[in-house]
Amino acid sequence: MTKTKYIKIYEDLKKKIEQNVFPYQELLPSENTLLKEYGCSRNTVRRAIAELASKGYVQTKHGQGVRVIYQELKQKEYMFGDVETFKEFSMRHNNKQRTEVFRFQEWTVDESLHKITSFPVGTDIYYLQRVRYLDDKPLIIDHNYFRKDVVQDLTVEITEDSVYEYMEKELNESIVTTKRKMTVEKMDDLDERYLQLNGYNCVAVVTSYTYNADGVMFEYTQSRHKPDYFVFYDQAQRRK
Amino acid sequence: MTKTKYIKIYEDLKKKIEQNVFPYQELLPSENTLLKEYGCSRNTVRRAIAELASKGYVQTKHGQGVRVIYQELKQKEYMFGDVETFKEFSMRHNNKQRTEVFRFQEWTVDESLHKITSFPVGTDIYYLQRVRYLDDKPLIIDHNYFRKDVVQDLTVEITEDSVYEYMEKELNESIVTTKRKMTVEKMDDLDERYLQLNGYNCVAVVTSYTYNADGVMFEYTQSRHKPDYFVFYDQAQRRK
DNA sequence: TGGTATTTGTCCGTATGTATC
DNA sequence: GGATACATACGGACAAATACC
Repeated sequence: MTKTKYIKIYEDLKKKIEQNVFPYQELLPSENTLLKEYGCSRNTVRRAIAELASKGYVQTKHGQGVRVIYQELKQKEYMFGDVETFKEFSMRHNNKQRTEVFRFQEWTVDESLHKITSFPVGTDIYYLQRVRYLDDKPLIIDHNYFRKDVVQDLTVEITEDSVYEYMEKELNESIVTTKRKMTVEKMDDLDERYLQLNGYNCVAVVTSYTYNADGVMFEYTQSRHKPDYFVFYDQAQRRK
Repeated sequence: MTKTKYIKIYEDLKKKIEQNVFPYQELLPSENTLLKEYGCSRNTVRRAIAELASKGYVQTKHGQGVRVIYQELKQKEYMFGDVETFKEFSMRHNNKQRTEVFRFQEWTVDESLHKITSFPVGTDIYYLQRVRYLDDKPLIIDHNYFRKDVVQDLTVEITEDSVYEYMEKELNESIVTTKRKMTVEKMDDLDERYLQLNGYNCVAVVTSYTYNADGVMFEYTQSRHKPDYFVFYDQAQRRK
């Protein structure tokens, strides 16, 4: 479990940017300087820098240098950006977290369910409805659909804790890629009953399709967020 | 303006995946096979594959291969993912597009405006309010703040067309990085008046901070979207 | 079960091109 | 024009995970 060189360099540079060793809008030391400092090849430095750029920390300019564009955010709380479990998220922020499972069923995918989840017709699945509380506030209603052949022997106890943790630690399954879609929908009865919507008549909906290491889509989930606590961050480069 | 080798390979593989030459859940030919086919080095093939992976087309697995996880989406319309102008977006989808500018002002940033935009106090800016129509439906209300020293000599005519096009073609300025934040907010008077909200009492809000090639943040924008037409796509890898 | 081949991951060094200063 | 800096591309070496026999 030793970290790779370019990840260590990436993390070191990231830390120095966050600590203002390399201030906002200044240039980083040149690649040639850095490779001497870190005692590595040019490629390795460049990989670290590419990682920083993809996360919105720096911006490179041909012939000029690498400019820091990181600015401290005022509001880092409730940031759902990475592929991260609800449990990991709440622990990272020292929040108290609780999950209430109020539906746990086993289904077989039919034509209409196939249209929604894109699981093949005939697939055996678990269907869950869960409410996620952060510091005793109900924030999210999850509608989870898991393939039974991948996420085996699920129990209510597991789903009250963390399904991903169970998959990774017990089943030795790995979660790799998630494709997400964000939309806004009118609230339904469940949203109204469980989330405290304070006057909002809609919710933020994150629909996700998740793949394991074998390329099997094992999860379809619709997460319905309390709108006044939902934030999603993103960072993009303009293609030329 | 010749394309680089790895981009050409990326686009070729992408096309073949979309056309089912390499079907869903199958493995791509190995890197060694591909580098012979394309007559290039291993690094170049790997860069193309990394590009595909970052866009959610494939997923690599150590020792096994590169698996296709691309699936045709049902609904590609109204997909706001890349850094793209409203004009580019509508042209790419053959939609009729129109922008109505109903406020055009020149301001100097004070303390309270600094808190919102994070422009330095004293910066001279343009402030615009615009409604964006797609096929005669009002979809978005934009509140744009542009630095006057970067986006020079803005006119109403330009803002009715495309500010980015003006910057790139006339000012020879380049747009590079955008940091975005998505939230849901209660509608305000403008939203209610201009967007047809059909019963929704809130809008999807995209707040963006945009940088030019010199690393100067020249734009702060709040785009307030009609909720039933708003979709945002995203793709993420779980970090180990 | 075990050994070998295959495949991807990391890292290095070098050469050349191109944009900026 | 020359120096500096990033961008692309090549080729090679070794490690690690997987597949196969």
